[in-house]
Amino acid sequence: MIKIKIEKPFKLSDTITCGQIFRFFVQEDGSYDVILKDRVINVFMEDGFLCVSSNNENDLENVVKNYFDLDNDYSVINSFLESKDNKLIPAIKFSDGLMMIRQDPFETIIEYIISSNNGVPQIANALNNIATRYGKKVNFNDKEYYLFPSYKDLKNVTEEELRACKVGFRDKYIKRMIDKINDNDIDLNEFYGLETNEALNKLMENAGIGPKVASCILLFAYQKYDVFPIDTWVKKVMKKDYAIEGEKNIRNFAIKTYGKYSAIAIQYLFNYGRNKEK
DNA sequence: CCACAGGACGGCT
DNA sequence: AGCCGTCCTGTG
Repeated sequence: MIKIKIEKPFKLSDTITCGQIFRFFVQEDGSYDVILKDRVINVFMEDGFLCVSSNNENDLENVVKNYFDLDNDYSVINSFLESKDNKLIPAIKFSDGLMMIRQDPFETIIEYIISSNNGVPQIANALNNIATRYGKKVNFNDKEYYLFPSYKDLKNVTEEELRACKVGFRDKYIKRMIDKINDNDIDLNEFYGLETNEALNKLMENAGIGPKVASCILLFAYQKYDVFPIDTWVKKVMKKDYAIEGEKNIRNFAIKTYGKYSAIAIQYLFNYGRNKEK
């Protein structure tokens, strides 16, 4: 096990459970097993330290720091957002320490294609089905986990087999995406360098990827914070607290108000709305 | 058994 | 360009 001294605000629990990732498992002692691209980690906070163990301890501190975005200074982002919208301040204060997890691009694309018109438990179920059938098995603390398969691992998977994993009508979207990546019609690394609107448009050329899904992919896999993923929950909040309706109006408001950190504002609002009663 | 929740698509104005 | 029925699965 390694211990990482946490110097800045960091809410481990909220960061893991706020809806960014689907493949984590709460343990009886309250710690979390989280499945990363190439390993399984167990994490918990104790006396200001992030305590991490893994089946693969190679370069573990750097891997975990990168995954939870621990070297990013969110106080800069928070100050920026505070200066733009007074109404957001309670949500910012409440969510201080919520980090944007840096996820693997391929897994994120498949995750969020599956997320469309779907609920969180179903998404997790489908992802775990895919991993169990096509991913590499990892034994960790007397448990068996499966890493999420790469696009090469999934090269020969059929739509029928995907549907059997409970992805529903999204089977063909996923299959086409896997094929395009394997055929080099899509370069997953290209999106890091594209300007956000170009990247959104390029992602949305693919069947099954609309504005919400493309925004989530760019946020969670490519760290583009000037996106604004609008789901039904966001629509409700915007109507209730800001008297704004319609996706176009919401997007215009967000970009004008929150600018380059629009996506972080949404995450804070969502986390606040979901957890403040607890 | 039915109603509903959750984004993208495609066919219709 | 905007509206709306449809796609699949799980839950109440």
